[in-house]
Amino acid sequence: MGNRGPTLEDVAREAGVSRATVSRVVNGVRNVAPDIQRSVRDAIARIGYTPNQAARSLVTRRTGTVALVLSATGKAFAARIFSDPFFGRVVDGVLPVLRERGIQPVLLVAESEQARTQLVEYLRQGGADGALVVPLDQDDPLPAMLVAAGLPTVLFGSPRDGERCGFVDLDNAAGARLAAEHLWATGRRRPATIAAPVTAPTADERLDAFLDVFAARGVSSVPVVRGRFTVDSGRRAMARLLKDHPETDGVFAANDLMAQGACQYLRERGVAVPGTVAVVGFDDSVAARKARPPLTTVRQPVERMAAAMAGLLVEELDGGGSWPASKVFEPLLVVREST
Amino acid sequence: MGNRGPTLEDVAREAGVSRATVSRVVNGVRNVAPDIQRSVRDAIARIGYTPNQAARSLVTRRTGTVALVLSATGKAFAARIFSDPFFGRVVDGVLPVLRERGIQPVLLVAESEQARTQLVEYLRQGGADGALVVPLDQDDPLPAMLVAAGLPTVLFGSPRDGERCGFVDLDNAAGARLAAEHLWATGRRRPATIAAPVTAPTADERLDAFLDVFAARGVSSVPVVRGRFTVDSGRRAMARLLKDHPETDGVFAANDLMAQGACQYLRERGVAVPGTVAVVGFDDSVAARKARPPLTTVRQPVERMAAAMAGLLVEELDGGGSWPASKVFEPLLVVREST
DNA sequence: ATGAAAGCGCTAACAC
DNA sequence: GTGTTAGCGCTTTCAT
Repeated sequence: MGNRGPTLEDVAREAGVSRATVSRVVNGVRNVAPDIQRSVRDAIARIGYTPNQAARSLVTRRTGTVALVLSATGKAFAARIFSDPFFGRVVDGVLPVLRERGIQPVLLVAESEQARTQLVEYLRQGGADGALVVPLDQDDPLPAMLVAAGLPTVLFGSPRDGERCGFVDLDNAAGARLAAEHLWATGRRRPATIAAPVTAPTADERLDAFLDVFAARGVSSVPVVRGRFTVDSGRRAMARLLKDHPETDGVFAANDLMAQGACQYLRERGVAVPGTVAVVGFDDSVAARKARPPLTTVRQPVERMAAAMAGLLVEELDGGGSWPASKVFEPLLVVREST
Repeated sequence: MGNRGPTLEDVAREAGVSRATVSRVVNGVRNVAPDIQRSVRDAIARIGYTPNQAARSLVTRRTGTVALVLSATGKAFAARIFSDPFFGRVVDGVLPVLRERGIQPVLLVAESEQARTQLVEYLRQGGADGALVVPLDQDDPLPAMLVAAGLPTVLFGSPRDGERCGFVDLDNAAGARLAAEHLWATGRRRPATIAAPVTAPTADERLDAFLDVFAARGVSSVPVVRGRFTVDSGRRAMARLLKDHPETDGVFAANDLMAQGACQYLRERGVAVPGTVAVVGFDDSVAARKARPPLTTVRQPVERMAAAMAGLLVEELDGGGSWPASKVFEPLLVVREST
């Protein structure tokens, strides 16, 4: 748009100094006499000057912006993201870290192949200084694309082999073990699990670790039903489980939403929770506390992980230490009333 | 970062033409001989050229970007947004319209006073060509700030007097009337309503219209409890209502989430829905269909409204017709099993 | 401590 | 059709 605002030049003329001096004041560089600083600031206020970011980026090769990218391959994409508290927690964790440093956070969504290409192009062209990526699918090509484009990138979840980018992750196997051992310790011998979709980044880790614990104790056949991380899919999974394996006495769900759905279904069918069937969730999101009964769950410190993710990227952008950097968090079992 | 990639100049040299010609090819301008076009494209591919957006914006005064802004004043901001299907629907509606035109959609969240200022500054400096704003609070200062900054802006919901910007809106009063008349027509004479937070943009419209319908039919005292647009607040509101006004036989909630909460609570207390109490929601989000029982609700075509919002902005950016433009949508009653 | 001047990479007149 | 050239608004040496 012909948004022809006042320029540095205008300010300089108004204040009776050179462009360079105005630039120094605007960028808070020292070596400017206090009185000149004042008169420049006055001039800026008077004529309502705002620096032009494009001109600035052109020379600094910086945008002062970081992208938080949500990427998935399914459909009704946004509707999916905007009904899972998980992503809100990520955003809540990232924002303060970026704000504090005066970095503008922009959320980008990559809901299709086309969108992904467009997005990488946008970022390559200087849309942001770096990217924080939350991949919803294990085989998401976006991280690799970003790395190939030379963009500093940090992932939520471990990168696949060869992807040279930073990441934060949870020890998912340890989390699943926590759940399994708790069920065992509270006497459950007929466990079942509502697993993540096969495509989810964390799916195998959580499932395998859960099965291992029981296998090691002689329980080798554990029913597995896949859910889709939604309350509804949790209900349906539980229905299947109850029908095919009525002897089940403990259920581990790969997230709280599905655990909540399982509880709902059980209670509606008159099955006592935790009396007859114990339920363990994963994440410790708000859903866990609001569920009936409040869920025993494996806590994933999503906000802290997200903050760390942003921290790693910022460090890298500041030309910090070793790269790629990463950080793995430990889960914690939170026992409430569903077990 | 020192992302010193190849420039137009490099491509020009490689292809043995001038910068201008390369520019023409890149921007799809006619008047370039086919064979030259080919050799330029080859050169681009060969050396992996990407146009520098900053340099481009500097001269065109365009970014090829539109911001979708979610603005609110509360806390646990993102957690709130990312658990209400409403915002996902807005995003789903906006994305295709923008993508189709090659415009990069960026989501911006304004969760605090500081964030709002930072955001306006960012946009003024050329962060995006225009803004689509979804205000969560009636007295949100952001729209006015954006307009004042001279940024083409379209709102979801009507602007307050004097805000010179485009908007889309639903005829909220008509929606509430639909609900009220339906309750009346199905014999409910002791209605109550779970209203939106006083701060919500749509709060008064929906509430007043609902009360008016019953007042006109001689029912002048209708209990009102405020919710917060969440399932949980719906439960709590229903609890209050049931305690203070056990004679209630019909409830109108200002969104589906609260209606869902109301249903949950009623059924847990052994109150039949719709047998004893009828419940009407608002929005017709996924929550309405998934609720038990499936909700009768007032349909708000959020995706279509969002698409229209994007359309209005794009038109304005293309230097289209009259400005500010706007579009108001009509609600529709969807009768399911809760009434 | 301040100013002059050289670009950053691109588009858009304007010539040819 | 294609090339030449003049900026877009800013930062950043380099002088002074």
